[in-house]
Amino acid sequence: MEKRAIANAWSGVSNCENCGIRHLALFADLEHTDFELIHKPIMEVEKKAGDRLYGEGDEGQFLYTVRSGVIKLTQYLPDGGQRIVRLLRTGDVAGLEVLVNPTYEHYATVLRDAELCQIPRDVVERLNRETPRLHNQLLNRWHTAVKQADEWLTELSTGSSKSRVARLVIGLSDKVDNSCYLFSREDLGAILGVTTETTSRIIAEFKREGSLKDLGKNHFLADLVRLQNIANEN
Amino acid sequence: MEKRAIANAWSGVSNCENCGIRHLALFADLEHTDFELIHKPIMEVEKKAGDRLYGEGDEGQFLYTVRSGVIKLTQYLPDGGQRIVRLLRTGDVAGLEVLVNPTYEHYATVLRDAELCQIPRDVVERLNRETPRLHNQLLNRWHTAVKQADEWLTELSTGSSKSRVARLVIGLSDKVDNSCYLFSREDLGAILGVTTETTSRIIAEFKREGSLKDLGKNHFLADLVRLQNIANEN
DNA sequence: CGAGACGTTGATCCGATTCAACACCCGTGG
DNA sequence: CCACGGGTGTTGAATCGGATCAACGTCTCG
Repeated sequence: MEKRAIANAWSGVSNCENCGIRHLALFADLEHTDFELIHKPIMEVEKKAGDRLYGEGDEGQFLYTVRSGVIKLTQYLPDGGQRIVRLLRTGDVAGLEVLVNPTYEHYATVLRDAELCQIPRDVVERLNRETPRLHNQLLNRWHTAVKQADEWLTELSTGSSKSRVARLVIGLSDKVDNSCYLFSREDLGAILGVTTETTSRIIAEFKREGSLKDLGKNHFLADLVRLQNIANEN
Repeated sequence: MEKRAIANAWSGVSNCENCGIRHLALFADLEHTDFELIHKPIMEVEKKAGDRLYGEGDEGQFLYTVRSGVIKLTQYLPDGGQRIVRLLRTGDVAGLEVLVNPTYEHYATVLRDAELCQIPRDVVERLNRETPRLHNQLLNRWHTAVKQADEWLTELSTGSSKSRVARLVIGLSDKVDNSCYLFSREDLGAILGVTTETTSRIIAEFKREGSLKDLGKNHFLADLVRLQNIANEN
């Protein structure tokens, strides 16, 4: 057993049953016997910021659960503009659509260095067919995706740029220590549907008026009360 | 049998197994024995434009499949503004979230006179537990919801108002006869995140330049080629 | 017929885009 | 070691598009 675990670690093959974040993961509810249905390797992969997981239209061989880091899902417009439609963080799943369709529906790009579990589609399909304990998790994942999409529409695509930036900063803030790692102005703009200049101006303004305090390298201390006021007005 | 069907028709209780739109509906894949698991009545209900199905936060007792008509799902913002986040049409399901959460997450309002099947949550939960044939349909529904949400973000919330209105009109057009029933300018605005005046101006402009031809009562003939050009620019 | 809802249009104002310039950081190579 | 160049963030000035406020036309229904 010990040997096998070590061998797996070396080869990058995961031991899902003992996964450290299993309570957050797709396989949270599986029982011992369910894991015996997995007959293809689940790989742990590490990706650097800027790496691409897959592109829109690619054949969907894998689902990815995010162990750490941040992934952005992007779609392109006829005129070439791009829009980030969702962010995935610890516990989220990228590529759920391959259980329904043969191809991916977004570009998935690493936004902050990430560790992922790469799960062959077959494995999820088989588990989904043979054990009911995966279903609820799948429904949950879809639900959170829809919920995030709806929130982005109402909170990040409605109102003035200023309040939208404020809402985004609040959403990216750690509510315990009020700190906040932002992304590049370009990515923030692609989330909000505004230009990078506008984003830059607003964040610079937040810094000047003290709503954000620079902690270095896109790391800020956020005055959530003040930001909430800005988020609500206009 | 015949008698029972008639009795059901009178009482509004549905006979799902023989439903005319079953191929589109949630129960499309169910088999004869599955239907015996249904021990609570599924009601057919008719609603008029303006009627409300449920509100955000209401306890979710029912799911609704749309047989005909159009339902809008709305969310409200802190500042009181509202945004329509999705439209449901024949075959779509309202209230899926009650399989995951106790309460509804939107206001569901009838936009065009609708016929609906009102399905008790228990029924869907039980079927979902006891027959695998409902799972795929449920995953499919979630998938279409996410897909529509993503499209709204990229197509209806990005770019100039003019191209967004054009994209919306195209999306609402019947591709067979190029005709198109629009909603009130206010609702169109709430879909696009612009004011009713802007919407009105743009549609009036489309009429003047011939991209839309009035067929009476918010019914138009759409020049899809011209509209597609407008949708792509800017 | 009159009231109210809805659509249209005009004039003005404000906010976001655009285009441009510049500051800054960091890694590379002379 | 510093000079250089590219990427990123910031800022300014001019422009444009959509919001706003207000008025009016049209339709429907009581």
